[in-house]
Parts: sequence; structure tokens; C-alpha cells
Amino acid sequence: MSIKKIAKAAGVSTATVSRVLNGSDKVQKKTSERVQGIIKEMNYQLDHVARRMKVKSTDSLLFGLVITDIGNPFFANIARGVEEVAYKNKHVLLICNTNEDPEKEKFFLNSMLSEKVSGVIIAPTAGNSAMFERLVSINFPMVMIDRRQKGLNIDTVSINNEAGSFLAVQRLIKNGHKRVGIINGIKGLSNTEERLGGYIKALKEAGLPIVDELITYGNFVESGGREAMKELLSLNDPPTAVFSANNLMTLGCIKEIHERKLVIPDEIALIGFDDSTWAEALVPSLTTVKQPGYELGVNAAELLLKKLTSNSSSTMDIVLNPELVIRGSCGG
Amino acid sequence: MSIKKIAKAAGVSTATVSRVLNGSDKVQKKTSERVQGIIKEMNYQLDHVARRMKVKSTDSLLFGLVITDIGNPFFANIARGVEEVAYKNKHVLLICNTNEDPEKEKFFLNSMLSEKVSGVIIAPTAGNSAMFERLVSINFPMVMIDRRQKGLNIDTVSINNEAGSFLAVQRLIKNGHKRVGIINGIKGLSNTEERLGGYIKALKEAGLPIVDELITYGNFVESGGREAMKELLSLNDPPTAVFSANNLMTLGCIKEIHERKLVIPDEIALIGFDDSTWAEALVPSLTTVKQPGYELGVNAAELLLKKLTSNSSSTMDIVLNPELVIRGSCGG
DNA sequence: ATAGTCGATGTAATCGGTTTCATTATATAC
DNA sequence: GTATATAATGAAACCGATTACATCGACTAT
Repeated sequence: MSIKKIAKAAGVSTATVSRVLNGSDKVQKKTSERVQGIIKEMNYQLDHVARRMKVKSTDSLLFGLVITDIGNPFFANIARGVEEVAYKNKHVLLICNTNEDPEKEKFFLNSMLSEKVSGVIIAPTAGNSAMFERLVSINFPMVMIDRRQKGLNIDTVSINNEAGSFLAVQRLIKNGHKRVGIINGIKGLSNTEERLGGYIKALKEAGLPIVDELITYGNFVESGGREAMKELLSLNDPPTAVFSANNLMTLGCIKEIHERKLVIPDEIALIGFDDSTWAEALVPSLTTVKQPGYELGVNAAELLLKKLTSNSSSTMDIVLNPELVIRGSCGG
Repeated sequence: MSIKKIAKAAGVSTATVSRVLNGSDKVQKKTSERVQGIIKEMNYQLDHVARRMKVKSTDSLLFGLVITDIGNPFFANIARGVEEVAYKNKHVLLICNTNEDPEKEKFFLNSMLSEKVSGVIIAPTAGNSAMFERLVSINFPMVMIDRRQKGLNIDTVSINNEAGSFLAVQRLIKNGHKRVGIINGIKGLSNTEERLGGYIKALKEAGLPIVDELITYGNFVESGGREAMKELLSLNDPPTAVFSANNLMTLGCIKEIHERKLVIPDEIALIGFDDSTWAEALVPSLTTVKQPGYELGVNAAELLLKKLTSNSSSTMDIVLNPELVIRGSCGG
């Protein structure tokens, strides 16, 4: 079923059908109605692939979303937000999951170009800065989320990681802890660095020393959190409180704590980053820094849409504020 | 950068370039190498949109995935599995999230057609059977997951829900419970019905009565589980054990139980459906029926691929077996 | 030397839309 | 009644690939 058949059936040219389809005002009401009738009747559906060949790529009705871990509820929430806005604007989503692998990311970005998406929303890995520079230089519409790449003139939507981390660590200190450990994310990512920044700031503000052995890194998944927790708990003078910079790693922490039969928060206090559905169900319930993932997704999608319609090349950074949700695990 | 420019630069026709691109054997090695050199040099990337217009749609290198709740780790795992197989086969994924809304689902399915995906993997809502029939009748490659539509001749990959539910309820009975409640999913879906089947079977086998008031329904999200739990606990003779048919609803249950300060498993035993990362971290840890979501996704994608290359119209049902992961919440 | 094969390559149609430009029909001005 | 502006529509080029068919040259067989 093509536009040609509709044109023939309606006794008009394909140009007119196309105009009707696109709601052009240059077609007589009578004609338009007749054509629309036939479109309905013949159950015609526009071929987006063909359309995409001619139309400027900003109108392709297709967004790309590249995230690093679809299994992490934080990113799932982002996807929900992006999808919501996309749906409202009749866009459809190409979603890719890099699993923090730069090779996959490169393949996916090339796919996005080759699929002629209008633009992409991406949580970048640390390994493709050259490619990002190239994309920015050809003015490819892109919004970075969750992480930034320094020195890149590009729109970003992120969380104020430093503030979130600061709030958490400050709280632990306020509750009397002097040795606070951190289980941070992947080195080299902006969010990891910012979270470390907040941690340090809170310690400094309280006049506490920055102790190297209390600063550990995981890889954003459960096993990494568990390993880091083992490391911390094996110290001669282990921390009495821990801030874990990602929800999956927090689960790893908790499992290690349970295995060692330590009592939260009396023997070890804990605050996680990124609130989850299950945080409240834990015993004791988990204090977390709540990141507005859904809103982040919504904002990123709206920003991308705006980008596509305006032709200004100016960029902006949207920073969403996290919130400390105080529950039982931090004591106090 | 188009095939035309490459052709000009290499002094050959576009046909030859296309042949080189597709690894056709009818091109001289010398020519092929020269063209490939130029492709590299000019950083040419094939335009999949244009390609998709000519090529049979089974070769479009694009899959659709339609799920009902990307925020549910079960579906996130499925997506991971599908994506893994897709990536290995150089496919890219159009992912849509219906949120159990048939209108959205209809829109998405139409989009998929219009985007000329090779095929789709879908967890159907209950509201579009006419459309599914139409799609099957035009032989549109489709694999249904998690849920089936009765009377539809279509490939499916699902979990043996009845067996899973049976295992759970049987366990609760074995642990001495005589009044076992169920919090089931959305009425009208095959998985919901099958889970009810397993529940009934286990009760019957134990010679226990089927009590209507112990059978409740939620909507697959936390709030629904909580409401259902309230209902059960408000009965004159409340159940001593509950089987909850979905992980998010289980969280709702637990929160309600905590609010009422009931002790799991002594005052109320609990088994959930679908294992989650957090199940083990709860206190007591949560006994669950583990569904192999990732494997389900992998199988669905492989089945779809097979479907596309074979031209047999025969269909199959792949049923994966769940597993009871016994932890603390079921007592015993 | 001629015909017939075969392999490598080119020509041009095609996929299904959009859009520019030309054309026709209608309305308005004088 | 003629000229001109304006509105509605059509013809055809185009997007960037694939591919059926045509062509051409080299080689083999007779």
C-alpha cells in the first residue's frame, strides 16, 4: 500500500496525497477529505523509512537512546521518561545498552547515524571522546545524560552528584561517624569524580582527614560493591559508616554486611546513592540519595526536541538536584 | 557521503560499490580492495534507511521489542537478552514500553510496521487481539513473550507459570500453611491465569479448599500489591501465607506487612514470583520463583532470527522452567 | 577465424515518499 | 473583457541504496 495507489484511487497526484498526509494548507478541503477517506478506507500507513530518506533528519521522528545498563533501575527510569516524551511527540526510540563497553557504544552511535535518527540522548562511557568530538563538530544533535565529557560543547542533563554525595556524607558525619568510607563508581567518569568531590568536601567541612584507604571504587554492579565492601571491612581500622555511590553496588554492600553479621546502622551505617523501590523494604530501611531519573529522562528528551526545532547552536546544562531520603540505615 | 561519491572516487559504478559492500563474490579482488580502501579513506558509512527501502524486510537489521514495563527488572532482563543477540547479529533495537496500555501498543505496532522492522518480540497487553490476528494473517514475523494469546498461531517464549506458581504454593503448604492467599496479576492475561492454575492445583493436591476471598488481583505494580495485601490481611480469617505473583507487587506486600509490624515468616509467610537482585538482601531474605528473564530474551531473539531465515511457517512454543529459590521468607 | 562461455562491470529501474517548479483554474481589479 | 494575482494541483526530480539485465572483453572449443 503506497501513496501511489492512494493517489490513483483518489484520482489525484502523489503530491496531493503527500500534502494531505502532512496537513499542508494548500489543499482544498473537499479534496483533502476525499483523500483522507480513501486513506482510512484502504488502511494506508505511511512508510517512515521512505519518508526519512527525503525529510531533513531533524524530522525523522526517531530518537536514539544510549544507556550503559538497562538492568539498573536508574537507567530504566530514564528510559521511561524519554519514552514518555517521545510518545507524546509521535517519536519512536532506538534504545541501546552499551554495558559500559566503548566498542559497543561506537557501533551503536554509528548505527544511529546510519539509521538517521533525529538525535541521541546518551550516557557516555569513558572511551570514545574522539568520536564525540567528531559528532559535535558535525553538529549532530546530542544530549548527554548522567555523565559529561569535559571540554565538549554539548547539552547535558545531569544530577548534582557533588551535592548528593555531600548530603549523604554530611549526614553520616552528623550522626557521629569519623571514619566514613566511600564506594565510588568507575574511575574517569564525571559522576564518579563529582561524587568523590562531595565526599571530600563534607569531610573537610567537618575538619576530618581524607584517608586514602577509605576511598574505594566499584564498577557500578553488585559484585563490585561487594568487593569494595570487603576491602573496607578488612582494614585494620574499618570505617563505621559507608557511602555507596550506586544502587546495585549498595546491594553488594548489604549482602557482605549480612554475611559478616554486622548490624546496620549500629556497627556499620550505610547510605546509598539512587533511591529504589526496594530501599524502603529493607530492614533497616535504606537511607539514600534520591536521583530523579524519570525527570532526567523527560528533561533530556525535551531538550533534544527543542534543539531540533530551534536552530540556535547554544548549549545548556540542566542540573537536577538530588534529595536525601533519610531512613533507618544511617542511624542517628 | 553516498555510494555515488565512492563510485566516482573509485572510478567504478555504484553497482560495484554495492557489491563490494555486500561482499558479493562477483567482483575482482583487485577492484574490491581498491574500493574498500576508498570506503575506509572517505569514512563512508552505509545508509541503512536507504538500504531498507530495497531489501526484503527480513533483512532490515532492525528488531522491534515491545514490553509492558521497562521499570520492571524482569522486562529489563528480557531486553538485555534480546539486545545481546541482536548486537551479535548487527541488529539494532526499537524498544517500546506500553505500560499495559493497548492504545500505546497499537501505535507502537503500527510504528514497527512503518519502520520496516524485520520482526517484533512482544509481551502483549490484553486489548489488541484483532490487530494480532491481522498481523499473523499477513505473516508478519512476531514472537510473543511472557504471555500468549489463545488461538493465535504464533511463536511464543514463555515461562511455565503454572509450574512456578505450583512450586511456590506447594512449598507454603508443605511448611504447614492451610490458608494460603494469592496476589495475582492482571485478569485476562495468560500468565495470570496460569499462575492461578498452579495455585489451585497445589491446593487441590493437598486436599485444601479453594477459598475465593484468598484470591486477589493486583496490577503488576507496587501499589496494587499493597492494596491486595491490605485486603487479605483485613479478612476475618486472614491467610498465614501469601504467594505474590510479581516482584513489584511483592514489594508492596512487604511494605504493608512492615507497617502492620507482622513478622515474616512466623506471622505471615511469603513467596514472590520473579527473583530480583534485592530479594536476597531483605530480612528475612525473600523466597522467590526465579524466572529466567535474560534467557527468555535470548531465546525469543534467536527464535525470531530463525523465523526470518527459514521460510517455514510452522510455529513453536518455548517454555522455560522457573525455579524455586528458597530463602527465609517462607519459613519451614 | 568464428562462435560460444563466462566473469566482471555498468546502466537504469526501483523502493515510497517529499518538494520544487510549472501549470491550470479561479477570483479580483481595472 | 482583459490583465493579473492567487489558489490548487500535477509532473518530475530526488533521497541512497539494490539488483535485473545488458554489455564488454577474454578465453575456450571447433
